[in-house]
Amino acid sequence: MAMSNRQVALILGEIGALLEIQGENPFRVRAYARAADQIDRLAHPVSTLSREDLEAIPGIGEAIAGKIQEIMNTGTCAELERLRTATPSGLIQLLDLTGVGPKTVRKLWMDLGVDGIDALEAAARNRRIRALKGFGAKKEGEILRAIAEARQRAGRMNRAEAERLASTLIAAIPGEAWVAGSLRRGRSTIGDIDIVTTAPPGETNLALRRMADAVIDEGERKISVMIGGRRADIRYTTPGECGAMLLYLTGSQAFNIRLREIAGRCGMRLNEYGLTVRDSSARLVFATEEEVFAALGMSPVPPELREDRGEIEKALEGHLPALLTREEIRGDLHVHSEWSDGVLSLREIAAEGERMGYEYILVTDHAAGIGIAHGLDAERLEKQRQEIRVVNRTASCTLLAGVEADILPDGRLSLPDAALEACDLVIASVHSAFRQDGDTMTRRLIAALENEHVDILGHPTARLIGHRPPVALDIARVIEAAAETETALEINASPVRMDLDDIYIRQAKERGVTLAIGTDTHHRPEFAHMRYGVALARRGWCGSGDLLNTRTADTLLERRP
DNA sequence: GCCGTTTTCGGCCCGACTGTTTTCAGTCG
Repeated sequence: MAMSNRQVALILGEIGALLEIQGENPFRVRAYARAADQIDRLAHPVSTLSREDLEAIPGIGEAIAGKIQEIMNTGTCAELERLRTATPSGLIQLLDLTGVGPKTVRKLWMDLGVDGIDALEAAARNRRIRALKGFGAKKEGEILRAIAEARQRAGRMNRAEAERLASTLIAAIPGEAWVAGSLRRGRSTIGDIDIVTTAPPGETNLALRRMADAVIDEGERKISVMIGGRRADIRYTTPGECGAMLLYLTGSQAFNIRLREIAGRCGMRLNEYGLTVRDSSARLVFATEEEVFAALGMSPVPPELREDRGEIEKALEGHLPALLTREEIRGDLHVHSEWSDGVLSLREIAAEGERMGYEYILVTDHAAGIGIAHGLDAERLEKQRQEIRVVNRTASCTLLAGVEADILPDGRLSLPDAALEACDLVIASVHSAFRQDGDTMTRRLIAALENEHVDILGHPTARLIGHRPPVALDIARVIEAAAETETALEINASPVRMDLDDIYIRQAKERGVTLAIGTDTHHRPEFAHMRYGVALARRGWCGSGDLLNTRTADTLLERRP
């Protein structure tokens, strides 16, 4: 079995971390971290790439391409084995401690023989760290706190959690404040909360200090706090300089680095306060991000695209794609009613669709099959269709009669073809046997795609953020099958699913596959999750033409033979 | 280690804050 991209990325990351602890050239360290990141986000299995393909990836050159091939062939590489012999492996996790970096780890290891987190804790408790040159009692306390924090650290937040936390913070800030960071970029999961504000620093620091569990650092220009086990960074700015600050704090980091390089090539220096002309030291400030982009000779890059995945080149050429907008969405393509495991009646769903400004909603209750409560068999599906016709007589938002059928472990569906054929549109999804090996799961999904009655593959990887990992899958083969069978792939907008991931959405779009946003609503407030799906589609570079949701109901129904 | 319409060698984004310092190194985003 070939190594997965994730496995190769982890090894490259380990080499980078060990080099860093060894005190290697920081740029060499960064090269490994960047290469690991690139491999991790490839849509194709790295095992299918030639030497040439590898070296064509930005940030991967001759040396690292060679190491990747060595890793693919042997499961490791000579450089890694050399580093592992020279460096205790327990040191790597010390790098994850807040306030502990490579220089600190190296000193603790060389001077105190610390080889892991337990040894570090013992050294701190025995007050041996404060004796080191350049260290003190405060640093020792900081390390103990960092160890405690790391042991109870939660994973990344889903978007709904992150939005709630951001709202709490913004409500406490005495002035105007805006969300930045990965939350603003529309990412599926959020590590920390970033906020830009024009509120007065002194007063705001006091307010945030009161509500925070701990203050990481605090000054006239920023405050960083821990709240509910999460980190929040707040940066202060003025209305006149807000553009550069919002740009900086929105990131991504890779995007910022590229932008600053571009400024450098124009003879300018870009920071979070504005642009400085190198020769004259003249300072330019910007009230909006658009003005910063204009000064750099670029089209404004939407936050969802700011990942250094080709958008910068497009913006310099003035050829950024027109991205999907919420206003272009005509309907929700995945909603459950009280007929299966939802709570809303069909009439309530139609009313909610009207309130959302939708032309239609695709009702997709679970089909009877594996143990989902109240799944519909062919007979109840027919009864539901009759009731949908009744509701549609008076509703301005049309209900489409769909179903969410299970893809059984062998790739067959949980409803007979005749029952599927009677539906307006059919979603097919995996709800069982999540642990099949990659090849079996891939063939299972492709079998479902090849069923002529299936219109949409629901939540393709079946992941639940924080609860269940994505199924093993050769996503490139699934995308290829979706293209060949002209089946849509779902963008599931539930904040715990966010499935597909943005890189695969983009891969699918580029292969000509249509995407379908569904909220997977079971309760009324979940209709609002559509915005997460739109953000995800935008992160996948989708325009209105790439989505089923932007088509009229009549056009959708034409998909049926 | 990567990379190049100013370079195949010499750069590699830029600034805030803290702790242990008498001017700065380390960490972080």
